[in-house]
Amino acid sequence: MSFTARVYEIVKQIPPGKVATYQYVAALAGNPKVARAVGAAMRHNPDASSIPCHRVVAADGSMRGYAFGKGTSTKHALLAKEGVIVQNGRVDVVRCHWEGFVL
DNA sequence: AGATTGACCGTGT
DNA sequence: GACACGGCCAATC
Repeated sequence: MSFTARVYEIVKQIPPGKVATYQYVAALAGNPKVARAVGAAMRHNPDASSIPCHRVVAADGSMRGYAFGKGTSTKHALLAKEGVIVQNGRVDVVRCHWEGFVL
């Protein structure tokens, strides 16, 4: 089980209306410092149908990029549609941050 | 196997 | 508040 594989599995567990930071996903994957690797994995997203990479945002809730649609714009729209509170181009991390497998 | 890059993060100016 | 720099680790060339 490679690191990216774990990342995918974790991201797939993110429920609608919630978001997780790259750092958080990386932490669940095993290393909190490999947030960049998480982003790289999302970029080469092998299963866009199953992996909601749009629910993964930066630590401050801002969006860095998106490999589909119009980029961050599509990501923004998707998040807003899912019920995530998005304001000023940033998601409300305080309210919509996914707490992980434990609630 | 070695070097470079990156959908990052934190701190300093 | 915006911009610059460093570090960290995995992925890619």
